[in-house]
Amino acid sequence: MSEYRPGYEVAAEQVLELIVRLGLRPGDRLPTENDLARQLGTSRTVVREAVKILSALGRVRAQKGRGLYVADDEGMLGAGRWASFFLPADLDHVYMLFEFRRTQEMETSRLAACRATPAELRAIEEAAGRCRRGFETGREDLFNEGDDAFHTAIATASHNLFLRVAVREARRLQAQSNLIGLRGSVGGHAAQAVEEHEAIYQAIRAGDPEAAARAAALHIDNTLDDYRREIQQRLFSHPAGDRPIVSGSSARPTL
Amino acid sequence: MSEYRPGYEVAAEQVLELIVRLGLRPGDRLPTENDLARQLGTSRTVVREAVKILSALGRVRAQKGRGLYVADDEGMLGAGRWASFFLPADLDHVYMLFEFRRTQEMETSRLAACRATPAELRAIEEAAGRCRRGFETGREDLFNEGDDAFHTAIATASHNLFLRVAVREARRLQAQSNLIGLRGSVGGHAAQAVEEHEAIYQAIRAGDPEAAARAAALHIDNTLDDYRREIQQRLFSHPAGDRPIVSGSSARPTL
DNA sequence: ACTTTCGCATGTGTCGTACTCATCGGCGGC
DNA sequence: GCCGCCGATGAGTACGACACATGCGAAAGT
Repeated sequence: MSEYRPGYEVAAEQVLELIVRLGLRPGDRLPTENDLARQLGTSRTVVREAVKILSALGRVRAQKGRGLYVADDEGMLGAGRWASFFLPADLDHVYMLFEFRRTQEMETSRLAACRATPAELRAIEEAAGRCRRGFETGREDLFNEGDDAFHTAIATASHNLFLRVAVREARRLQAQSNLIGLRGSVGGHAAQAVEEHEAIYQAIRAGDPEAAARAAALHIDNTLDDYRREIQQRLFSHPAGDRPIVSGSSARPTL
Repeated sequence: MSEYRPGYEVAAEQVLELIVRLGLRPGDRLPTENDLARQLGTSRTVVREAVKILSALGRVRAQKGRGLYVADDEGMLGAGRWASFFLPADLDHVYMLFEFRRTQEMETSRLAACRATPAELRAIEEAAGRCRRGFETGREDLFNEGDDAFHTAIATASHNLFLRVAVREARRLQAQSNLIGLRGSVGGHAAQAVEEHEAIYQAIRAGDPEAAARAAALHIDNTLDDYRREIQQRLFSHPAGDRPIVSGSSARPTL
């Protein structure tokens, strides 16, 4: 039996213990790799592999030429590690992703309506304005940037780190799937999206959680409809058999 | 500026790409470290550090004397083991985490009520039973294992990959904070928890989404209350100034 | 003929060393 | 007083060697 345990694994634990024992706070610098190796009675190789693990987990940040640092909150949401890699192999994945976004954005909107500070409200409004300007001037990049900033600002105003990460990751994944071939947003739905943003913003400003959640849900649902239409077109324009991304597996109770 | 990017980081991505390109499935073996080094045109050192990152992310599993394998979903359990040292820098983090779990588990319960197959229902019931047995026999490990299996089974029955990941991550983080000092669950709330599990299960079985969501929310809320009580005790038993984990920063609109 | 054991091949884990290169701070020249 | 060079620090990369876990097949023992 023996249950072998690699050294870099115990080293990783020891480094974390060390952080606690030294009372290091996020942003603080920890000993150099060589020092750690000496203190832990092991080689630099092992220390380095331990550090890689800790950095992957978002506990430690390494900077070439500077040193090792205890990761701050933002480091925790960096490196997108839920999502680390994912390509929608199946149309179901796209639906799941929308469903996920719907859940997260409903909740962030709800919370934002309760908790947004004046400054955060202004940030949301400002982002919505940028998005609208992007649409009116036909500048797609500005529209997308504003759209992203809008939802991010709401997530920030929810004052929940984890929800913010969830929203960010979901949007990142969706952007990724956009690149695969599904493009939406600036199509026919764009004008509508601008109005929906306004509705969400007003509900949050008014401090009405449920209205904000409803408005957010509607926004996501309409965006999904947009995608659906585009997928229909795709399926239609493709001769059967040469099918695109879709592998269509289990028919499921809809979304 | 230049935005320097370490080689082990790109190597990690390349390995993931390779897994996709080769169509490797969980449990499959991937090339040896030396082969990878040759294929990626780099050194074994870099490959090893990349592999450590991927193993920390739960995508790859390394076994001494055997080789590297694509992680099966349970490979994640290994990650939780040595991540056991994690301290929520702030009490707010704990609250946020509960709030996050509440959102995710409400939604998974809601969806499970709509979508659970008979087999999944049985899995949920079975896990709940194990948890109850763990409580009745006073075996804490069995209780925790059953509790985890219960929530995981519901997440699976929601048929949404992303929500499942969210639930898993949230529970993992919470487990980590438990080890620091905040211990809950098997305390006074355990008996209640068993009943709440039953209520959730019944609502899902009955196919009543909103009842399931309400039951799940209640469960989380009660668990949080349990934590609150324990934290109170902690604060009380510690002389002021020698403060424990809590660094208490911004008072915020409650949860 | 069956089982046990031994040894070898494979492949990850660990160590040491030498070097590249980004970063920072100080010293000297303009 | 400002700019730029320059050396020190410390992470990133590479290579080579060996330790040690694992699996498998062949040889030895019953």
